[in-house]
Amino acid sequence: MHIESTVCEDPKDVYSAACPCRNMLDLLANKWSALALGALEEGPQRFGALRARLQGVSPKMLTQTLRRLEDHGLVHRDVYPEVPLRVEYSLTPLGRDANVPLAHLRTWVERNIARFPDQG
Amino acid sequence: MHIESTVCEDPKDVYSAACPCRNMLDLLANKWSALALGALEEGPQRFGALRARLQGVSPKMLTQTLRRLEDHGLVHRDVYPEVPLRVEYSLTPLGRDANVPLAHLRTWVERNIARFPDQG
DNA sequence: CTGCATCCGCAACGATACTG
DNA sequence: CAGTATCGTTGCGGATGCAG
Repeated sequence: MHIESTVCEDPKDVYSAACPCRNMLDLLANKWSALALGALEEGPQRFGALRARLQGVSPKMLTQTLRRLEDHGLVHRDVYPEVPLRVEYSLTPLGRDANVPLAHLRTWVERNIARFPDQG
Repeated sequence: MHIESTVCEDPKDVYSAACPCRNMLDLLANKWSALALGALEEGPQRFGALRARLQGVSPKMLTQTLRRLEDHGLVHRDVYPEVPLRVEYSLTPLGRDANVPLAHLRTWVERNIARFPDQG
């Protein structure tokens, strides 16, 4: 159900389907975005480095994720027309800020993994 | 790529494809899970109430999300064999804890929505 | 009436091969 | 090296139907 056209009454309620917040939550609250932003927290990285860090990601999904983050102002993309070609991704100030709650989530998972019934 | 069979070397690295943490991150870091857990933070809720709160969710996705959360010990499901039937969902202690970082994420989005280039 | 299982069309995902 | 093209598969999302 896409109600993008409808205007959001309260622009600060993620539970509203029409609220822009919903799109932003969707952007941040997914596996590859959360991991990509986390990886970039350690400094600017090249495409290949990110691909190695986010084990199991396909080039297509990585490109798609990075482009989406770039379009929304969370990630900056620098192209160096060298040989071989070099492309570096880095966090924008907004991306750095968004990383704070995401880092909480990542570390919470790592620290509480043992509490889940289907994991030792 | 499903490398579930492979054993995870470091059981605390979300960046490892084979790490259980990856599955947990995937479970929590998605739109409907984040919203459902947030809604349940306000107290036990019935299926219909949750459906009304998570605007735009289909009954199927809501069921699927709640079941998945229940299977992983984040949500508790109580069935009252009344007429009409009543089913109440509530958070487990683990679910309440998981909600902390998710709440950070939700509130961060609501508070920083104006900073995104494609939103006011 | 509430909750949920089934079926199906379609979009998103994922792996591989290939191009600038 | 950094992606794009292509294709098979998976999963979402809506409609329908059924049980309690």
